[in-house]
Amino acid sequence: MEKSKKDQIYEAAARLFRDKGYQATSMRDLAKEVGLQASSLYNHFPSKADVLREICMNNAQRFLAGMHEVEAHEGSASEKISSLIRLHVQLSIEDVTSVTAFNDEWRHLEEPHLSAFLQLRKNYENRFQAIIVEGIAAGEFKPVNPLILSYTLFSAVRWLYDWYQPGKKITAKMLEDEILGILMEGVRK
Amino acid sequence: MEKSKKDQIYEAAARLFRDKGYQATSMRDLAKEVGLQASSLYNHFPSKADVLREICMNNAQRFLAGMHEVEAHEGSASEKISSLIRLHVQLSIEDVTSVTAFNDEWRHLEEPHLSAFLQLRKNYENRFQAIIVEGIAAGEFKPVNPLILSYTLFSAVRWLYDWYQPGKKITAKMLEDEILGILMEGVRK
DNA sequence: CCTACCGATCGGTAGG
DNA sequence: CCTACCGATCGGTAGG
Repeated sequence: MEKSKKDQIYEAAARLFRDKGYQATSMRDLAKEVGLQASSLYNHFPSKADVLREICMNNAQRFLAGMHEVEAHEGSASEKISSLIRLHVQLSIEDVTSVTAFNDEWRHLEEPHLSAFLQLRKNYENRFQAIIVEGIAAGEFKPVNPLILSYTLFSAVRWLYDWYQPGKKITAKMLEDEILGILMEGVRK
Repeated sequence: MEKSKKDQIYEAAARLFRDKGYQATSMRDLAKEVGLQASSLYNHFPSKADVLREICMNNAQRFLAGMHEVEAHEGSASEKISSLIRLHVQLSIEDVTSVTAFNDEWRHLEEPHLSAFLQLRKNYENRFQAIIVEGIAAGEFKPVNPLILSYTLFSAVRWLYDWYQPGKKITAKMLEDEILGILMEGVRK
């Protein structure tokens, strides 16, 4: 099954947005990447803003789907948080679109899409923080500030997207385990 | 002592670059911010690229100066790493230019300045990682991968710049202590 | 420091 | 899906 031209554009856009940023990526850059003229892109997407919007909204849904799955499983709060950190690591190194959406380029969304995106994101954060609160109440976690902890965990994996080289010596599994160890157990011996 | 017009431009640029990104900030935006015409900016900076370059280079030097101070003090590796994490937190919440430089906008530097910046950054990272190696050898830290740990620590504070509201209930000191606790001792009770 | 203006490039459209 | 083209905006310059 071939990838549709629309999918090719979508993926090339995510790559360019990650590497150069949304504003620095022109429709002519994007067209060249997929072997079209700039004007032909408009047969697949109504506007440049729409390409970004699709990437951001799809990925907000992906994170929320991951959250839904974690919530559905029985497990302690620390098992749930561990699964979510693994989710963030995996998406960061496997899927370039997730990074575009979650990190920086969502800033360039226009209203009303910006508000819609932020609402999905807020929902994800709230559910993440609820698990932290649950873990503290159960005596699994130290009594940290749930807001600070959640943002620290989200950011802690933000360097992966421009550092991790797939197929290198470090496997995704090793990376997940190492990062999980640092965040859950700390650095001090 | 008044701030010079050049300093005003420099600071307004850092704020705009952080909020909208380098590419999305026009010289006309920047001019309006400081009450000038766009063409008048060129009496203070030779180009838009030069404004970014000054911000990035100054801040690379600031991080290296912080590193130098930490290295000069006697202390265990974990004291040094703690001081450096505090440095990152402080710069993130106190100085908008540091964020522009360290996080994302340095990507828009042009050669040969991009290479020069990356070299300073690499030097900082190497010295940071050397302290981690020293801490592991001394039995202070768990035997983690120094590269992974260093990047995890750098990123862990990257959310602060668009979240922290000075004068809010949470003081800078509380924030530093909380983040240090999470990273050094871990979350699990 | 301003007015006036430049060539280049942008996102996007018309028409086929 | 292409050619041809649009108005707007960009970084930057000339001249005073």
